[in-house]
Amino acid sequence: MKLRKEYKLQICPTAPFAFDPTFYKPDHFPSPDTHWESGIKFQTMLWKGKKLGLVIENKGGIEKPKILVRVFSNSALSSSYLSSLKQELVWRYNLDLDLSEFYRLARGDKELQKVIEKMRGLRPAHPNSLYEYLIIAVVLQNATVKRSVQMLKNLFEEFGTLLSFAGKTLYCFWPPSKIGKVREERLRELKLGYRAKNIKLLSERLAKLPGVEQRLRKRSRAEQKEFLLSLYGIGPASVGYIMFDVFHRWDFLEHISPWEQKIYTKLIFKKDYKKELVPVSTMLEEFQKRWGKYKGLAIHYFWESLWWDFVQGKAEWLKEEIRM
DNA sequence: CATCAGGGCCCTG
DNA sequence: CAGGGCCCTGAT
Repeated sequence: MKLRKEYKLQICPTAPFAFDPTFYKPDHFPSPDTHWESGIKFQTMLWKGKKLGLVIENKGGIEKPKILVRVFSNSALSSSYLSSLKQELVWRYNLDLDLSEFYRLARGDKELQKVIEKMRGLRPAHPNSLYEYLIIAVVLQNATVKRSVQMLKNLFEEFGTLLSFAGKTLYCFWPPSKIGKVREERLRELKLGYRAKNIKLLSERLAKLPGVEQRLRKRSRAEQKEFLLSLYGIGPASVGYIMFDVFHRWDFLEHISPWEQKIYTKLIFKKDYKKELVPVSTMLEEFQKRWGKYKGLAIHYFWESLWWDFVQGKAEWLKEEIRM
């Protein structure tokens, strides 16, 4: 589907703002609904039932941030629709985040301070909706990255829509209702294995709860967590990612999986993870003590810094731990 | 060829 | 609360 209508939005994020590390997370596996180049991000978005193509461009600097969003659609978009879209982008990419308190507290922590200097203006961000993130979380479970990429690709080819805009062609996510109606066997043909059941049940449940993401944003941390855990196929590991990325709980860090434990042993505790692993309980206590309500955010800074090193060839040791 | 574990989660005992 | 089973794939 070629998107011919074009609209423009301008957004001025809070300063300091770093475009590339906010719009490109090298640790998120490649997904055929987004494409990044330095200073420019292409993505699709299913927003209020309309399939959009977005081109997000950096038009400012770290201290004077400015973003231009070109919105492509095949139907006319009202100004109220566009302003709701703008609000949603500000939310998903945390463009109004005030980092000053976090940076101030970090002054007492040399290691964190170093990372912040390098990644200044970085903010957590995730392009997808809650439902879309749940799908991603399920294909991540108990699989290597390569297999996760394959499963998501199969889902897009079966249920997504190809959108062409601004010289790019990317898949757009489907609404939950589209899979809610499908038989589990059809999903199994997409090599999802036992995850087929989870994806079907998640889609059915979310299809029955329109607007649930917006409502949950206003709920407490405990209520959000409880809802997520009530979803079939969503457990502590997935909840950890979603509480941080989707609900922006910068303090949330309750679960560390074995591969993450290895990496933190080296990255934060400066120990050889092949000789000894720092216990998860020790890690959680230490993070709480050092960074308190910003512990998730602090880890995000360390983590993204490491991954940017990795994509620039400066952290080769990571390669054998991530099994791309 | 067979076997096994992988960026979990559910269910059972 | 520990442990088995689950789909599929690639590594050994």
